[in-house]
Amino acid sequence: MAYEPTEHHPAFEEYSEAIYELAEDGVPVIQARISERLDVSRPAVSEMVRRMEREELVKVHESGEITLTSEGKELATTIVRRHRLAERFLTDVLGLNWTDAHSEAGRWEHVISPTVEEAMLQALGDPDTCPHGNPIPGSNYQEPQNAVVLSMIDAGKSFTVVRIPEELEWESGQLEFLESTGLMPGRSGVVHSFAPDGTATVEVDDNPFGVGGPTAERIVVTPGA
Amino acid sequence: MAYEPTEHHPAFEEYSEAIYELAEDGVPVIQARISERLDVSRPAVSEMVRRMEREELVKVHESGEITLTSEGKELATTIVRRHRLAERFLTDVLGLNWTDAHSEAGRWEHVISPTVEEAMLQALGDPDTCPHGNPIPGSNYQEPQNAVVLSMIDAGKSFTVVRIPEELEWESGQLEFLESTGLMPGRSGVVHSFAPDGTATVEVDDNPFGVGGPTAERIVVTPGA
DNA sequence: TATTGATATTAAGCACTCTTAACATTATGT
DNA sequence: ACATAATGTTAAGAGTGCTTAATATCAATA
Repeated sequence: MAYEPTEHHPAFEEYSEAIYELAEDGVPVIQARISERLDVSRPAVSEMVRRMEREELVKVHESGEITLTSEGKELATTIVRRHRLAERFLTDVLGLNWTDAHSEAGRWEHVISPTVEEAMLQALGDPDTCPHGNPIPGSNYQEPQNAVVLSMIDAGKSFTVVRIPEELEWESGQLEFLESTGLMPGRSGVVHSFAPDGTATVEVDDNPFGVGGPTAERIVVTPGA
Repeated sequence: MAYEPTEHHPAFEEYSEAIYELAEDGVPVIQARISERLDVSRPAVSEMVRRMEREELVKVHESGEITLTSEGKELATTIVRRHRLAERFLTDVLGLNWTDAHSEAGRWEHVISPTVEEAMLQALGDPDTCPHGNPIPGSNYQEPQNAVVLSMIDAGKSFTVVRIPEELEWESGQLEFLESTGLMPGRSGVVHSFAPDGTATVEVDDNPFGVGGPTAERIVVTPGA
């Protein structure tokens, strides 16, 4: 065997990844959030967290807050890196759409070897982000200084999409919607207005459409076209 | 989810594949062979075969011979197709060597979706075989009429490699050896001699080397350069 | 203050896949 | 025909990761 099958269980990989991405999204990392993100029961999370603590992948603080140890962080960044690299590869090389690429990458992340990772990086020319704009750990990506969320853009002003946080990728139909409207990293649009409930009406490619409040509060953009 | 996670357990996939390939290699398909090929205990195979029979994936004959049902065959060909397609992709597109491609494909075969399969076929231009020359199920591959095993070639005569059966890919170091000597599908060589124990001395690319008897009895070639 | 809501844990159990040890059966060869 | 080898099965058990039901804890709020 050229590739030593991971010494960490697939479940450990999933949980580490979830913890990493919750933190990345600014969500408090507690068991209840992991339970929701992974769609498993709370007792299952409770048990896994205990095991991961025993294996020194995570540390549970008195507050209940969960953080990755250095070993856990290494595992997490490896999985996240493979996930985002795979997404990039699947869209750019194989022509998959966002939705298919996302779910496929969710499985690929667990089977990609260092050799393949290297080959993909090479083939893609060391990309900085996944197709949704999220940084590939290990790349030299720098978030623009003036990045804000879409809901912070004043009505009438233009914006340029920076990234769609992982949290949104999880919502069923969301990626399909965003891709179809063209609300993608690098693309620009204009905010027309905000409804009282926070819903934004934006225009991209001469196409106006509504973006729900919670969604608008998460999409990262820079002001200006 | 665009891709319905397989309704068959990974173990069923592994076992179906093993059964398919044993038959392809002309090895009698009995539990003991599966046990060896998958490197699991015989009781484990006994239990899995019982379960696969219950699920109507295989039929166990009075003789102990195991055959795939039509449903089992469909599962097996799907996995084998994905495995060989992945190998082709990994060598041709990502530049992996035979050994790495083989072990990587052993994991990829379980996570590739129909969408990606389609995209890979497209990218590769509907290949007929894996890098080792074995047919990709569903392609219109036809084994040459005059195909024989290497050990059937008379000393002094030339030959052209057709394929390296799956059975050999399993032997540790074998793929590395074959690739390094250039004993690959499409390449030609000359048989110098046979030792009493069946070991063949062949020459490929002006490089003479020995090929063990059992190996020579499995490599499929056609006579002539 | 008493209730509600969110959170975590314990307990019991299940599905899957594997192991070793022991035994039973079948084939083969001399 | 009998010993040996090969093959298959039973039994007991383990690890992983999940479930539901019930319980415990704690904070916020009516």
